[in-house]
Amino acid sequence: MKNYLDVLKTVKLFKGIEESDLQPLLSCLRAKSIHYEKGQTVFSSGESIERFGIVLSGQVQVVQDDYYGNRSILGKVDIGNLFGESFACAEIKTLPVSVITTAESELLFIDCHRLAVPCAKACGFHGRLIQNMLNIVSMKNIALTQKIEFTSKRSTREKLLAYLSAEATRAGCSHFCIPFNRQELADYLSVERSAMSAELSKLRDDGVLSYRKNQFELL
Amino acid sequence: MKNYLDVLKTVKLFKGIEESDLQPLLSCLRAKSIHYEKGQTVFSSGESIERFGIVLSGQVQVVQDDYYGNRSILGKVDIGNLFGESFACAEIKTLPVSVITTAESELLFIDCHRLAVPCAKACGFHGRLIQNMLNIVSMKNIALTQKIEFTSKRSTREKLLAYLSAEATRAGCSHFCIPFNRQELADYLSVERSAMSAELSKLRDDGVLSYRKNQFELL
DNA sequence: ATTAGTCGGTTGGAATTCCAACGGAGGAGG
DNA sequence: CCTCCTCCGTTGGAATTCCAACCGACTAAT
Repeated sequence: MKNYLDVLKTVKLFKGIEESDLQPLLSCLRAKSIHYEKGQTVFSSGESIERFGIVLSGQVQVVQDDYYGNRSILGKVDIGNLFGESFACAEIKTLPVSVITTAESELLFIDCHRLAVPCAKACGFHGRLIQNMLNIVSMKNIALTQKIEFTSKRSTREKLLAYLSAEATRAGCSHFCIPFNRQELADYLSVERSAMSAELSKLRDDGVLSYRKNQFELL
Repeated sequence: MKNYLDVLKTVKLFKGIEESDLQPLLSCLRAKSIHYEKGQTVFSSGESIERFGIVLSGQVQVVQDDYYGNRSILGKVDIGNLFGESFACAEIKTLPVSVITTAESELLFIDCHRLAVPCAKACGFHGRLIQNMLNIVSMKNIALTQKIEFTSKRSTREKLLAYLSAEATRAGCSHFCIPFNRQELADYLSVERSAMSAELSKLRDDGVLSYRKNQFELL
């Protein structure tokens, strides 16, 4: 079996941990790697999970089935990324989503309690690990909150202005680039691409901003 | 100075910790309580924070000023609740929001690093504390994700169905109560109250659901 | 140079949502 | 019983958004 060291090095959860400490750490956590074929179910909605996963190879999808059985894809998780960590850490009794593999995959599972509770040997990396985990979940939290602030505005115009002014504030400058193309931005703000384009034009005509491609400037 | 034991008992961060252990725990964390008058600034946007707060008395508001200086209220934090924990745990360099008191308040501050890193004495509560914190942030995460799923639907009808079917799934029953009145539900889903009422009527006429007050049933 | 593909802006009519206003049901208090 | 008040459903016209389609600019490949 490959040990996937090259992948593990890029996992944010292990940031700041020496490469040589990774293997001892994983055994301290009793991490288990499991191989899946394409299309297998990793977590089933309804069950209770105590572990979260890390994608070492392949890809998984987080999906949700509504009351009528319609399945929608909530997100894809690529190599090096975590899945299920919120549900495991929140100690949810019934998982509201399922996780399935979209390709042959190698997945690493870690028990949340074992991560949160410092081990008896008080190994040095543990503190770092906890901090990393808090970091990851908190940053996701902030990103989600911000997205809600934008999308909860009434009109396309307001959504755009809320988003763009946040980007300007973050850049600390009235001139900045955004990490989306038009379609992606429209999806992110939950609006129509064409309507958004039209509104951008109007904002330009109104002298509120100027832009070219994904470079923007608030005036 | 009051010790606010009655408040501390209700704080989710301290869930599962014996009342008698609270004082030692707080000193282990080097928690500091500070008194504020009404209208004072607790955290200023732009600064970097390493501590989060707990409201022991009074109330604080989380506010955000956009690029043009318009201030909007993101939320109120009442007695027993945390504020700033996501920003502190995420080690954000520049705080995107400000926190101000809306009343004379007593606030307890805890250093995030001191919480995340097990103390040398390896005090027993520390593991519990970390788990509680992960729990709080993760649950917030799940709630935010779910809200986004609902509000990102195109139409009022779809938003309602997404929300209601999630509630039905959670209740494990087609018959359930919701924790909102109409105005609150409309705000939560980012739609117009009247338009939502109309859509509810239409859904009833279409035989999709039935309801009375905040009791619903999916058919 | 030609072709195909992607991306972004524009447009016009259909569909939806917003908004303000009204009215009825039900509860609280006198 | 009456009044006041809140909550919720309804309605109609104004405003906005959606949708499909089209066009031009640019890029990459042949």
